[in-house]
Amino acid sequence: MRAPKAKHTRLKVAARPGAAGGKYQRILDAAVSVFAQKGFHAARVSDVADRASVADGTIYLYFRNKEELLMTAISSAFDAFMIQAHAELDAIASPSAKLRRLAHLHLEALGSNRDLAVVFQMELRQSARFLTPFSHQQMVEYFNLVRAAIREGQAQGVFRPQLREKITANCFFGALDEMVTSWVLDETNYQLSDVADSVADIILKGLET
Amino acid sequence: MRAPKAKHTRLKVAARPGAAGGKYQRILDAAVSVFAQKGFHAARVSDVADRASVADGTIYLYFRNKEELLMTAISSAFDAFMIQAHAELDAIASPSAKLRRLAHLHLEALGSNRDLAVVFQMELRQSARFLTPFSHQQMVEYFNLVRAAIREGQAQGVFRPQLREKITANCFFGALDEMVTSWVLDETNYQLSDVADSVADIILKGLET
Amino acid sequence: MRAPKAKHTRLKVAARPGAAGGKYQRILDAAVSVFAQKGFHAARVSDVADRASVADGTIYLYFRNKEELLMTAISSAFDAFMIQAHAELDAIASPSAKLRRLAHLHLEALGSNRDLAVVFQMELRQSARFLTPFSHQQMVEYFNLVRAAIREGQAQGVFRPQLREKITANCFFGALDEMVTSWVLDETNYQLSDVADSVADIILKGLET
Amino acid sequence: MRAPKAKHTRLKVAARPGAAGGKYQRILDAAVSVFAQKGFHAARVSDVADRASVADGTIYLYFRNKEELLMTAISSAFDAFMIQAHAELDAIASPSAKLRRLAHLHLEALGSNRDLAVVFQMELRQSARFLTPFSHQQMVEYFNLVRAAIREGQAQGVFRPQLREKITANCFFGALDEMVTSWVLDETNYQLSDVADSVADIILKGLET
DNA sequence: TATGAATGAGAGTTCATTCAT
DNA sequence: TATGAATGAACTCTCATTCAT
Repeated sequence: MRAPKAKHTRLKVAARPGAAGGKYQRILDAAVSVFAQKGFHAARVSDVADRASVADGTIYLYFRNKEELLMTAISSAFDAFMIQAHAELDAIASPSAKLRRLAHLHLEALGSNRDLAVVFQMELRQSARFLTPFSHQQMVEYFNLVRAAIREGQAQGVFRPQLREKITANCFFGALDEMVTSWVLDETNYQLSDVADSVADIILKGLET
Repeated sequence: MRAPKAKHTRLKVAARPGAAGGKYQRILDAAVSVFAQKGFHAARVSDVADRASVADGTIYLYFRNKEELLMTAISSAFDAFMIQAHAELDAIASPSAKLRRLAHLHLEALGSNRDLAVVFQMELRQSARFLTPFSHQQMVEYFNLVRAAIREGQAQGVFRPQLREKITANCFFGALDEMVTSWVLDETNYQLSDVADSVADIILKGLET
Repeated sequence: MRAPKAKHTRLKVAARPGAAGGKYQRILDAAVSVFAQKGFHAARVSDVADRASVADGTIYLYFRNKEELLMTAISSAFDAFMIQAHAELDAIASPSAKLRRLAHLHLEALGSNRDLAVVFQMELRQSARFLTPFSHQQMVEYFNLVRAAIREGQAQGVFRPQLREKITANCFFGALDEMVTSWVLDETNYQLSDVADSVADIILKGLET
Repeated sequence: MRAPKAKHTRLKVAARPGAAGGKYQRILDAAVSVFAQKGFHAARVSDVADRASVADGTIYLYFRNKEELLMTAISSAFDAFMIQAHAELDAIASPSAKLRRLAHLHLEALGSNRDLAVVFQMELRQSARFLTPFSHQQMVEYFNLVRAAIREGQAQGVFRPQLREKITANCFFGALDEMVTSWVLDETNYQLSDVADSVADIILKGLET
């Protein structure tokens, strides 16, 4: 969760997302929904405003510009996910179990909010390269979680020692990411998290000694 | 390579890419280069025209609009890749060897043309959803190659029978795709194809009985 | 000093500038300062509010709109000047001495408040034409002072009889006005009133018989 | 006269004002007329486009932005004036006669084009301070003409030696400038240049030994 | 075939002003 | 009196696309 930032140009509004009659959150939700439907570029700020039932100008009390709206939507969802992921994984000892759990969390998080998933899968990469350096840090944090589990597994002798950490993490993430993309583009609305174990089975077996 | 197709409006130019002093190909190359650098949306048609040393209007003799320029650039590269992939894989008997070879081809193709890789990784997903239905068929063709190999492997008893074809293919593709994305975003310009075996090792081991 | 006038809408605030914790005057001072720095059009009402340490809305308790803020700032300074000018000139008998004294007053008034001078020189003309008919009356009053002195001088035979009153007054005012403009645009912060005698020397000699 | 500048963003159009079916000049004339009527800030670019009978976008082929439109309009008129002024004054020997002629030229130039005069009198000062540093050089050039004449006059002993050049030039310019402002704000459309001699009489007498 | 000047729809953003508290 | 969050009209500028040459 990110609060609206202090005035740079002139963000006048109280710093707490919860304040202001929930307008902040309403705008964020509307943004995800509209961006998912039309894509970031095709979406107009006034579309978001309409969906959030606020005036166009109100959006600029909370967000510096259209891009920040996107980045904040992505970031806050990511933050929430990372908090949960950290908490859950900390409670798990086995590296394999950790990765399997992460697969579930990943697919549950996006599988439970299709709009958000669409925005993540469709807009995140562009952001990474062309928009304000998206808190790339958050992506790194996710990967660090994976890499730590891989290292642990190798240290415990359950994962093959010759695995290269970064490549391995990419395989893990890439496989899950593609499951989400595939789901997002699919007409049939199957339960995304149902495939978590299948993916985990393949990847984890690929890592084992 | 795809020649510009005559659709509703009937393009005024001969459909021979080779003709016209190579303008068609020059425009396509310029498009990839410019789209890679600035992103599809930020790139202006006139940027492409400048890079290709043609007039703005000339682009519209060969392409219906900016979007078709992107789609054609992607498609023609994809076609070239698929022709090579089909040819090479047909000559390989072992399903494992086929997938390993495909991994190499995939990473070699994109690793040898960074601009193209950037466009693929950054713009393809958007296209899939928001632009003129990108020849999704091509993607399906790629996946069919993978799925056929998986089926063969299962038939031969070298891949586990309980693997679900689509999920497995997603893991394979997703892992490679993420390697490319990772490489594209990375500053250091390492040899992308060097990681093909590492990825193949993980995924193939994950599939084996 | 002018209190905010009750016009159509009836301003809700007591018309006593001195009341309200000096907010009225603080806003006026802030306005001059902000308008001088950024120009009337580029200045935002909220800039003035910030500088005056009041809320944006508070300004509208005292002034009908942004324009009235400008006009009032100019008018009240003008009024103060005219009161002083009338008082001082009344005590002077010689037409020449009157004009010389007026030159001093003019340059002292603006030379002692650079922000005010900037606003006068930069915004007054626009106001005259495009904004709510600026109390053009005040300008006329100034000119009347000059024209009266000219007439007296002619009556007394010290100024040439063929001088046309309006043209002559324009020369007098224009010369002084240009001195101020020149000073305002000048980097070096010389004492504006120091040039009063030089200007008076030239113009008065130009008028003498 | 200034030709449209080479592309910075993307000024595509031929560099000669005369080219392009006179669009360049038409836009410039329209700008002067519209700015005079509504003032620079209140005027919309589309007003200018309408008056010039071109599309909004066409204006941006010739001018970087609205401000450059104003500056170019002012500059090109100024340039034309300065060329004439230089030529005429060079042919005059007497310093007094030079200044008198300059007064005529000044008032004739603006008196013959009311719209231009309005723009000069109402917008030039603002430009000087708040807009892209208006070729202040041009103003300096005008003043240099005046100052040179003053120096000559002093050297020849016809102007008082103790006159300070800059102040004197300000008086001369200020007097004329105020005549123009007065004329611009006046309802009656008298012949502006008719007052040139009256002004010259006053100022020149003020300078004489 | 090729050009590039011209078009004009379109959208992000600002900010004067209001009004519920 | 005072506040400042909210409003929404307004406007500049961009750029894909066209078409006369």
